[in-house]
Amino acid sequence: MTTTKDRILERAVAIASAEGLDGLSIGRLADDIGMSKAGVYGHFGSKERLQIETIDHARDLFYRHVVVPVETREPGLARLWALCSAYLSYAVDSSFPERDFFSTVANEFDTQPGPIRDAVAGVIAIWMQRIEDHIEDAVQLGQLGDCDVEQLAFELEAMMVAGHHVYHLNDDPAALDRARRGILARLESLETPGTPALEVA
Amino acid sequence: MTTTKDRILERAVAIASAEGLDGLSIGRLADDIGMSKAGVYGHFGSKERLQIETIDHARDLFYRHVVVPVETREPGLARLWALCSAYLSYAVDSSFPERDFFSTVANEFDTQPGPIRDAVAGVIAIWMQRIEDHIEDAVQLGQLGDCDVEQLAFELEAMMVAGHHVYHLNDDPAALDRARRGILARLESLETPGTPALEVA
DNA sequence: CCTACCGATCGGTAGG
DNA sequence: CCTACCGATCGGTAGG
Repeated sequence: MTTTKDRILERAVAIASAEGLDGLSIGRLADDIGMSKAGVYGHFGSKERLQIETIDHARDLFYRHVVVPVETREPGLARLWALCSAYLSYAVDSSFPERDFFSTVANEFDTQPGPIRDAVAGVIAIWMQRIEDHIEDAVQLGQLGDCDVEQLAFELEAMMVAGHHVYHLNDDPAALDRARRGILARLESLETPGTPALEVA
Repeated sequence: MTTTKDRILERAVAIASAEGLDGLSIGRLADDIGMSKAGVYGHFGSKERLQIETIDHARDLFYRHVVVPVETREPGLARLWALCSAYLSYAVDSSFPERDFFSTVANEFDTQPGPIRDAVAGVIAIWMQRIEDHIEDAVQLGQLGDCDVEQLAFELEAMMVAGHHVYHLNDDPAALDRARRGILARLESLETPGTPALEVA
């Protein structure tokens, strides 16, 4: 059952994905949904609560659309690569309303300390931890040679984020392929001989 | 001689670096400088012109503070590495008011097509071209093996941008070192045997 | 969940 | 370069 609050948060994620969490005004959100401002406001009690709950909702959608589907892949290198690749494909799939949410919001608030930045940083920290876990699995399974796990996770994330960013900035999907190639090359440089080749999906 | 307009643009760059070009309001800018709103407004004629001229001013400062000083280094690999390293050090040097400007503004407008995004994308395109030129110089000089120049430039830029971004998001300067190490490793993986080692400044 | 309102601020204009 | 203003919109509140 879809509650009114769910409907509000769905629109909130869509608006914030396009225009940022500051561009998300209560009045405009109310108009979009066909409610009064005070009606929307009452569900949250402050703009900041609306922003925090919008972040939580976007995180749930992100996990449902990107993180969870990849869990069907065998653990280790294949799953790590599938996750990176899924994240990049995600940027061009318009059926996911939150597809630009974290690219937009993480950058919007990275230089603005406060509860919003902390909430976004928390979501991304958990995402980075998952990438590190996948890397560690791959090392344990003998698919990747010994490596600095945090360093590798940083480099993979850098190419994922830059893929999305440059794709938007120049309206050029080639940026996503560059990111994919960069990630693949980096993983292959660490691959143990005999590991099955990664599929370029 | 410093004109009034220069003083306005200096403050505009500082404000936009911290809060984005949308957070840059004419009223607040006027207050900061001790002028009337209409006085500031008259220098530009529209908010959009103010934004565009602020971008141009930030670009001029960026070149003066990062790009030009590196030109004293010998061309090729050393200069390329010096440029990447200078860009990363720049993020923590508070004497440069524009140090966060392009990290902030490029991300703010990447999903918002229009003249502002185009202006920012133009500055970054020229920056990327310069990196590609340095890579080509290094190849010509026999310091780097044959490589896909655009791909390598993308990967270097990805780590530079992610270095700034993660540094801000987590208040953690280690991100800048990660970026530096990632870039250095990538360059060394392509280095021709016999090329003098790069200094980790 | 609504109407009706508050003070503050926005970009922009008139007139000097 | 100023004062004084415009209509629109902001987050938030009162009262129902």
